[in-house]
Amino acid sequence: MPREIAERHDVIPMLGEIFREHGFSGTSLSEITHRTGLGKGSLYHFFPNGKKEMAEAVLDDVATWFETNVFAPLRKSKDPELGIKKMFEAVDRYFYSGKRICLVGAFALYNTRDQFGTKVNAYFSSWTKTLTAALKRNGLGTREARETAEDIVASIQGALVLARSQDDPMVFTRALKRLQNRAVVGSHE
Amino acid sequence: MPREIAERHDVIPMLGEIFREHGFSGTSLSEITHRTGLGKGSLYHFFPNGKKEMAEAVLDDVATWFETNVFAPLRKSKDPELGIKKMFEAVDRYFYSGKRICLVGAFALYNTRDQFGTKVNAYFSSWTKTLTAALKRNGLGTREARETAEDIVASIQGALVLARSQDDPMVFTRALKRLQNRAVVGSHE
DNA sequence: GTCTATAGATCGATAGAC
DNA sequence: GTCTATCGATCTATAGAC
Repeated sequence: MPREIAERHDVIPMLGEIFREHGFSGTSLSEITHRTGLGKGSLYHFFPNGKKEMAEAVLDDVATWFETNVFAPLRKSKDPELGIKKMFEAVDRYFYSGKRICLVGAFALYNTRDQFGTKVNAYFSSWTKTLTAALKRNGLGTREARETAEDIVASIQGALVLARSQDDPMVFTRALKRLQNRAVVGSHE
Repeated sequence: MPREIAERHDVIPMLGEIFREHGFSGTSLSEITHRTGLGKGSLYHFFPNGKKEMAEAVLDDVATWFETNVFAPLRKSKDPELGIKKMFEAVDRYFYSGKRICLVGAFALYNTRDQFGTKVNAYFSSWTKTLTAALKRNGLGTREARETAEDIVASIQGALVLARSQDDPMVFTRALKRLQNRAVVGSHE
């Protein structure tokens, strides 16, 4: 039966939000202890390698979420168009309709790309590859499917940046709608 | 006549590269002293408010570059299509064909958005507004011009993220070419 | 203007009691 | 498992000689 006290697993989402706010090097252990309510002793008990291991746990958690809610529907939906629709719905949900940034995308910039290179690379290559396959099953040619997938994944990232720069989540919502139209219309050419 | 010793103005580009590598909070003064060869005394002489003033100087420098090399051609070219072409050339040059990140975009994420909010917002709103105007002069309707401009600016940011996540600058180059085609083709509809 | 020396705070991480 | 106390390193910023 689940215990009341926090387990390692329960802390990870909160760690994710903290890293999203301050970045990796901008996040201090004191901030983490304050926000989680856990002392350093507990934190180092859960994550013996400290801050780096906490960030890796968050990235793994993100990867699992996308595998379940984004990649699996793209792969398993019999109608590829339905899979793509589910992808856009999951993306909109995950990024709180533009109010939440993509931690993996943010980690791709700066130094953090090198510190977490494998996980950062895997996240984006899984996404583009899975989406490419879905677009091909929906009738697009190899090259067009690959290009469209790259466009969509990149545009989602860029829309998050732009929305946050303007402090206007609607920028993201609008972009997502246009991308979805393009993905579906493109498949009917 | 120009002096041999570094002036404030000469340090700024190097500061920009350091911030691009480590981010704002990840950049330490000791890294700056090593890379610039200047002691803390000199640095605080040029930038009395320390690291924050250095970052602001870099953002102002970026704004000036884009005003001259991106926004002015978009505004002043008699043929709007030529202005757009010049924009894409300048963007490709500025981001070293995908090997350099956008510091303003990176600052839009995390906390730094709030610390440098005005400059971050101004950079992107200038860009989208100027590009929107050029697209309208090229025959697009108000709404379509605005949406296309937003798409292009966001996609450039996203392509930089994606390219870096894959450690493959060609992702950026390909995206830029597709965007340019879209911008020009779109104007002939 | 440029340097060294150093203040004072905070960093990540560890030790050890309970 | 969770806490407090604390280590040594590093941080930003300042002071003051030259």
